[in-house]
Amino acid sequence: MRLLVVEDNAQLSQLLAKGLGIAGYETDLLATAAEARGALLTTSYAAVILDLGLPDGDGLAILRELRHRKDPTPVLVLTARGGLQDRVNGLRSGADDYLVKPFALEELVARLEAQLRRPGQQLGSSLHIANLEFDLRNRQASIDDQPQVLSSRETAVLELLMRSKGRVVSKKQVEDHIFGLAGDVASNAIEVYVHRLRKQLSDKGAKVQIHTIRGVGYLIAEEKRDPV
Amino acid sequence: MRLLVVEDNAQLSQLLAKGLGIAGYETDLLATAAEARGALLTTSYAAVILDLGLPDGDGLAILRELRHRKDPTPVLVLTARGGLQDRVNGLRSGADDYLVKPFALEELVARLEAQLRRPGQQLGSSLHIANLEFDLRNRQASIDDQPQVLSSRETAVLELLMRSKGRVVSKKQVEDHIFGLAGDVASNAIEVYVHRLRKQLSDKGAKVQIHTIRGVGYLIAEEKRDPV
DNA sequence: GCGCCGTTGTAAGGCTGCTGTAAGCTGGGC
DNA sequence: GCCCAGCTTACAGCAGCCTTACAACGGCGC
Repeated sequence: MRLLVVEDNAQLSQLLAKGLGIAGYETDLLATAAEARGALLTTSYAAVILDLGLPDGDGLAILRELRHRKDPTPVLVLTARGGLQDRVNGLRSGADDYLVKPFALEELVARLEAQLRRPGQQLGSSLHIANLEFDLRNRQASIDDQPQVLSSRETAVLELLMRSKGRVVSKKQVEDHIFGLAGDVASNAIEVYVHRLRKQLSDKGAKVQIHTIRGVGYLIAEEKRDPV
Repeated sequence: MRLLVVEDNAQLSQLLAKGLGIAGYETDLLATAAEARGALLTTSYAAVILDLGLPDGDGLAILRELRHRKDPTPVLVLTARGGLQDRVNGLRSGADDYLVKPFALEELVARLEAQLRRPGQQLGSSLHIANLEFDLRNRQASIDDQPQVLSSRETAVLELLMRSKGRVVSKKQVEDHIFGLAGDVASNAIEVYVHRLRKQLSDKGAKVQIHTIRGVGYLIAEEKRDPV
């Protein structure tokens, strides 16, 4: 899962990146409103952690723009503005949660995960398709209850596909999920990862198929043999 | 929108009911864990406001049961237990938000509405005919809850037919829907797409028929076998 | 420091399956 | 019977995807 952290205090953002990393998230760090705007227009994140006091503009404005274009990405506002009106204001502007500095990293992660589990997904548990299981908390795939060894890229692709069970995932989304802002891929990298993941899954006996929908993306589903 | 408030302090729950009423919500007030359990099993609420310190049991247990049976109803925990571990604990148990008493009614409403605006439970965004489902948001067809792989043209035709459920769709409309303004089709392309879609649907076991109304267009409907 | 090995990103070429077209077929209506 | 709308099948073109190979990189043991 890739998160965007918009925070101009370098020390704090480093701390956040580290803490979130331990919790199992990749993060893109940005320090200005302008950068954040650009990133949010071109990249899709699992969630955004947004500071309001940015050097070149108000974080709330970014949030409002995001919601104005119906972007449902969860946004957790993180700020020193702790007054009641500030909190109400932030929430009314479309924030999903509002946390006042100083805060405990543990609470941030807990609140973040409360947001990430939103689309009906269960608590930090695991997702199943046929005999394939993916443990969201430990980012660990198992087949027939046998834990599998996958490279980190393979795991990342599988995680996204599993979280998007029943939906098609575009190549762009995979790219964002894996590379985030560092998204300089001058090649068919995604295709290669999918290929490697498919090979792993079929070698290990997973009764699961990653379908290609040409020009659209990928879809993971239970393996169906045509019952001729 | 109907909310459930579980709170044993009568004065506070009256206050909540009043405040939420002004904000435009109906509320059911319950004061015990036992009552809450029953209500949550039989009634579906837009959201639940849950106190933890109940006379006959722990609110967190109710929350865990709710999540255990995959009930996605937003739950906002409202309690005097304000410690960090309490908050983290509550959120990890499946709460969507955690508010510590004393609190401002205004913030409660703002946080509540942040939860209610979640897109998570938009069930109205998919159309059903027999065992065929079409998710408008993701443009994804499913048969018996199994996501189906369709080409983008097939999906486009199905989308239009499903959106026009109960009405006849003319060939011209299909053409416009697929090609837009660039509508240069010097062939029977539409007929071919419909044919391919019919084949897909019947191969995959959809209990649905695309009827032809000569000289008019197409109509999708539940499959009716002639009871000979 | 050095070699080993798995992972990662790139590149090139082959292949698949979608697409639109056309041609022949079917069946209803007159 | 005849006509015409729609059905079915076949096929070539092509973009998108798959597959394979390879070199660079980094971690690890020694």
